[in-house]
Amino acid sequence: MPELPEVETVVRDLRPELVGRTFTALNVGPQTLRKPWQKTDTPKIIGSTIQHVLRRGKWIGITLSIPEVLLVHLGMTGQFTIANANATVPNHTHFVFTLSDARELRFRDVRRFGSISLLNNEAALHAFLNVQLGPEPADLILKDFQDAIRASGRTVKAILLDQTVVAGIGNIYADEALFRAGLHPERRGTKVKLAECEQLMRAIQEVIAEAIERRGSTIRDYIGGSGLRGGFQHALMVYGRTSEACVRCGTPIRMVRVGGRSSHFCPQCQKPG
DNA sequence: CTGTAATCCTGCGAGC
DNA sequence: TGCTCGCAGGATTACA
Repeated sequence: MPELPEVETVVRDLRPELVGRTFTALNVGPQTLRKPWQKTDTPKIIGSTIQHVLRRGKWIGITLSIPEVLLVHLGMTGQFTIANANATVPNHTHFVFTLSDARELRFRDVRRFGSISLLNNEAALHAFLNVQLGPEPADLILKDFQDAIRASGRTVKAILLDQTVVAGIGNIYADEALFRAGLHPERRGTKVKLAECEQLMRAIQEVIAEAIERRGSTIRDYIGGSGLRGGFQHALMVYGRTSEACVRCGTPIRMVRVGGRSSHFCPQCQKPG
């Protein structure tokens, strides 16, 4: 999926186009997403005006002039874009929201791992997000992060993918952060030193910030809210670079499966410890 | 507490 | 050209 930097890019693209606009119509396709959309929700949102577009982790929240709130997840292949109403609607488009300026907000998702649902109110949104998610990378507190890592016997790779430890990291940025911190993906949390936790936290914060600056990584399907691709894929140092030379030492990058996910690392720069 | 595998889906590239 | 296989940015669940 789009991970934090990609979702942030979508939100930044959509926000100025959506805030203040009103939904004048909504068409929902027949195929279900991860969370089924209730038909009774459609008339609720028609006529409502968009107030805020926010991101938490990989989730998008859209608050409206009614109590209900839209909650969106892009899954693996979700695309959430603004388009002119006369532009061709691509296949796998499951939601088309018509806006008061005669443009459309479209949700396209080939693999249908994403979701759009309506929550009763903003309190329910924040309750949901706070249960599902740990802190944003930028808000990490070193002591808490160290405690979370070192209390777990899981691999650091699995810990980084755990959204309750830190929100928004996925497979790409987990691998990139571990490379920057010099940590082997299969290192156990209990075996990570305090100073290494600090390096890892900084690595996460840096790689996420840099990726946001470059509008995220377009590896396959990802596009921003304006339809533009990302550029950070060119700055990736290990992800998708199996067998290529490590940018730091020249050793071929290796790929192993950790916790069912492919993990890319430099066997020279990232020691198991 | 762990890890592993399966599940939800479609599409694409590699290899034969 | 066409087939099968494996793999893909996520998250959840069942089971060992």
